[in-house]
Amino acid sequence: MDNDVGHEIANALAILLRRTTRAQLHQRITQGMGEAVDELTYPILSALARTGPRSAADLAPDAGVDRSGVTRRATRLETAGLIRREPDPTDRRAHLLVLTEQGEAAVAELRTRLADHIMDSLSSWPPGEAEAFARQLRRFTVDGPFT
Amino acid sequence: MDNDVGHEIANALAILLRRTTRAQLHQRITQGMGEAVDELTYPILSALARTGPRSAADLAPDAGVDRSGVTRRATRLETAGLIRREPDPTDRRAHLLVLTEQGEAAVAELRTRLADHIMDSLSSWPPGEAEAFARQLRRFTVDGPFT
DNA sequence: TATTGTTATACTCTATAACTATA
DNA sequence: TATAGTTATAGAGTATAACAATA
Repeated sequence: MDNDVGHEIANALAILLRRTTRAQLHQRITQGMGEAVDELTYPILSALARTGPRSAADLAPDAGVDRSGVTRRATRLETAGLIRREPDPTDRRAHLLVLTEQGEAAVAELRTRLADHIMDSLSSWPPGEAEAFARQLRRFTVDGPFT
Repeated sequence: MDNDVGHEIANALAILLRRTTRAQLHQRITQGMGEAVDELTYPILSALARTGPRSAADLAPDAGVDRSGVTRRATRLETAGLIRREPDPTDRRAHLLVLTEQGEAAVAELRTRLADHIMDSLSSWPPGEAEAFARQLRRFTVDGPFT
C-alpha cells in the first residue's frame, strides 16, 4: 500500500476520534465525582485549572463548544458549587468563571486520576518510550492534520 | 508537577478527543464527496474497506454506535449507491453490508486524502519520526487508557 | 431463548438567533 | 457597531425498546 505511515496514523485516529472512546474514558475518570462532573463539564474544569479564570467566550474554543454551550455547562458546575461567576474587572459585559475551593479539589483529583490511569496503561512500555511519545503526541496536536 | 508525562499526554488527548476536532477533520476529508459522505458515514465506509463485507451488528463497535445507528447510516449510504445489502449466506437473519463499485472508489479517494493530509502535516518532522510516531500511536490505541 | 435488522420513541446536546448590557 | 452572557427554539443524532424472522 502507498503511504503506509499515513494510513497507520489514520487507522489509529479512527479509534481515538470515536465518540465512544471519549465517553468511556471520561466516564471512568469522573466516576463517583457527583452528577455535575461528566464528559461535558470535565473540559470546562480542566481548562480553568490549566489557564485560570476566564470568560465563557474565551474558554469556548478550548472546550469545543460555542459560548452558549459553555454557559449551559458552567451553570451545572455553579449549581454544584464547583465554580463561581465573578464580574470581569476589565470588562463589565463579561463574567469570569472561577474554580471554587471545592472545584480546585475536584480538578486536582480528576487530573491525577487521568494522568495516573494513562501512565498505568503504559507501564509495560520500555523505559523512555512514554516520554518520547508524550512529546510527539503534543507536537502532533500542533502540527497535525487538524485544520 | 508529579507525573509530567501523564499530564502531557492528558493535555494532548483533551485536544484529540474534542468533538470539534473530529468534525473538522472529517469535514475537510469528505468535502465534495456528496451528501451521503460525512463524519457519520465515513467510519462505516472505512470499516468496510478495511475488513470487507460485514453485518451491522458486527460493524457497530468499530463505528462507535449500536446496530440501530449502523442501520441508519447504512441506509443513507445505500440510498446514495455507495453500499448494498446482501443476505448473509451463513445466517438468514443477517444482512451483509457490501461496498458497491462506486463505494470502493469513494473509499479509496477518502483514505488517500486522509493519509496524504496527515503526511503533509508532518512534512516538517525529522526523517523517521513520523514512522516511529505511527507505531507508537497504534500501540497507544491498544495499550492505552481506553478501557 | 437469543440474536438479527429495522423502526418509533424519548432524550440529550448542539448551534442559531434573539435579547439586553456594555465596549 | 461589535461583543459580552444568557435563553428559547429547532434540529440532528443517539440509545432504548419494541417487533418479526431466524438461530
